[in-house]
Amino acid sequence: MTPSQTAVRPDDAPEPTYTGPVEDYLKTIYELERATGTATTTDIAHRLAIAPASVTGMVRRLADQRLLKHEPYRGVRLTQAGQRVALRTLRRHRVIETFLARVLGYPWDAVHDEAERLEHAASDELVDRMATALDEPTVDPHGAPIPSRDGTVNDRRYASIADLPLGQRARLVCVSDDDPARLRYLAELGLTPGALVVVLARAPFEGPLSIRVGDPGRAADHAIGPALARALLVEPS
Amino acid sequence: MTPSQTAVRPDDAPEPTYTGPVEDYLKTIYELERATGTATTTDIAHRLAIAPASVTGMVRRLADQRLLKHEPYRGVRLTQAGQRVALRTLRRHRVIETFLARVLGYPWDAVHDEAERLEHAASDELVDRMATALDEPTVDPHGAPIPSRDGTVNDRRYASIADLPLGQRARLVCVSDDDPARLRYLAELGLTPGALVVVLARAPFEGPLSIRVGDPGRAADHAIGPALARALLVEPS
DNA sequence: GTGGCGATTTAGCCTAAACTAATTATCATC
DNA sequence: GATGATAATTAGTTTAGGCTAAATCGCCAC
Repeated sequence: MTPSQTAVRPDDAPEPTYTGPVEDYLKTIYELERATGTATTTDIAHRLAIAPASVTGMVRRLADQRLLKHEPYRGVRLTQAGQRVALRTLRRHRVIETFLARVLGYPWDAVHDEAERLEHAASDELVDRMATALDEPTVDPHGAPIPSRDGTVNDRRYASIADLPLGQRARLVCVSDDDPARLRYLAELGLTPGALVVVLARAPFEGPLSIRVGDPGRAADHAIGPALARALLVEPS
Repeated sequence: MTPSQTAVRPDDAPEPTYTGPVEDYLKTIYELERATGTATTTDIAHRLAIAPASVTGMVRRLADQRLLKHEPYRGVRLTQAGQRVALRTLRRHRVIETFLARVLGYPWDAVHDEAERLEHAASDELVDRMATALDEPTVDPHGAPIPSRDGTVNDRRYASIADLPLGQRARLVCVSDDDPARLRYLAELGLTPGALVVVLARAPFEGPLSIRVGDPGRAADHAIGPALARALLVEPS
């Protein structure tokens, strides 16, 4: 296990199964916690398109099951057990996405929704077989890291293209996967994981970025808005 | 459409989605109806491992949605709409089973349980992509016919090996898929769809059958009980 | 025809997970 | 330190789909 990994597997009890909603909550909380430190009721509600009051109710049930700690009016923190379930769900989701894209020819903007439903029905056995068939992939079609069978994940943090110094060459690592239309747009621009990008110019006051996409010789220039820019993670190269 | 097919597709409205339990009821009722003419409360309850009273409740809801007709104390009959949903679910189940076995190397005794969960989460799009990847299979790993995209199915009826005249050569067409242990046992005996079988002798009073399995030269003789025999469908050849 | 028994339905209850409306806590600002 | 604005929680309701216990139906045997 390299330093940039998080281990989440203390004991190995038979690991109960959880309902779809429970897995969705834990997955979402995990992602929010990773992005912003703690997950708040409203954030969770917003992500899951659910009323805040419903979130409070579910959070209480999850706390009863020791999957998270809840400090009323403050926020929520996954326990080890909760993280374990979240990572397992995330692994399922991302392995399934990768399988749909690579084996069944799904376009990358369609894999998310299908995986969102399948992840709650697929057994670990199935997901592991898919992973084997794919030669143990480490990232999904959007570049997000796939947790391993034993619950470790590459949690390295990348800068967004919005923060990249002018002229710095970088590789696109990861794009957010939740909006099909945005994904189609990104594909049109050649902005898929692995693409070479350079920021040519940045307009002041949260204006658009002018960027060059693609390997030398076949590069194209585009302007992208700041919101989109923040959703593109890069690694300088 | 050949004479031995049943069409079930009058109009083409957007076809709502149904919950897992609803699909399971309709699928089960379809199979019971096909096997015995009508489906009774207790039969349904037994197949789904649910209390009879719960079945009555669900049957009322399904009748409200015009998916079936219920004659109280008598039994239940699917409507066209109900059959359509049942056949779509059956198609999903069987395509998924076939995919798991052929693409992911699942043993044939394990595909049923996995498909049972996935069939409620998979979209028609996914199932159709699987079917395409498999070159439009017409039977699942147990030999059961796969309904086509447009809702037609080969509903030809086969005799069971229990009814085969002594000495009559036949091909095994279909085995029941619900008991993994039985499936493992059948595989050991070479009793998989397509196998050549002959009944050598039949003990009286519902006794065991003596059968020969396999192509000439590599055939083996076995004795099978009458209950098992009734679960093996054959086509004389 | 009447009894009885198994099959079926009714009645009433439970849980998970959602909702709305009303209440309460936190925090930034004055 | 008081005051709103915003966020969060409580209270009460809803729906789907289960359950048990009790009542009722259908039918076969006498």
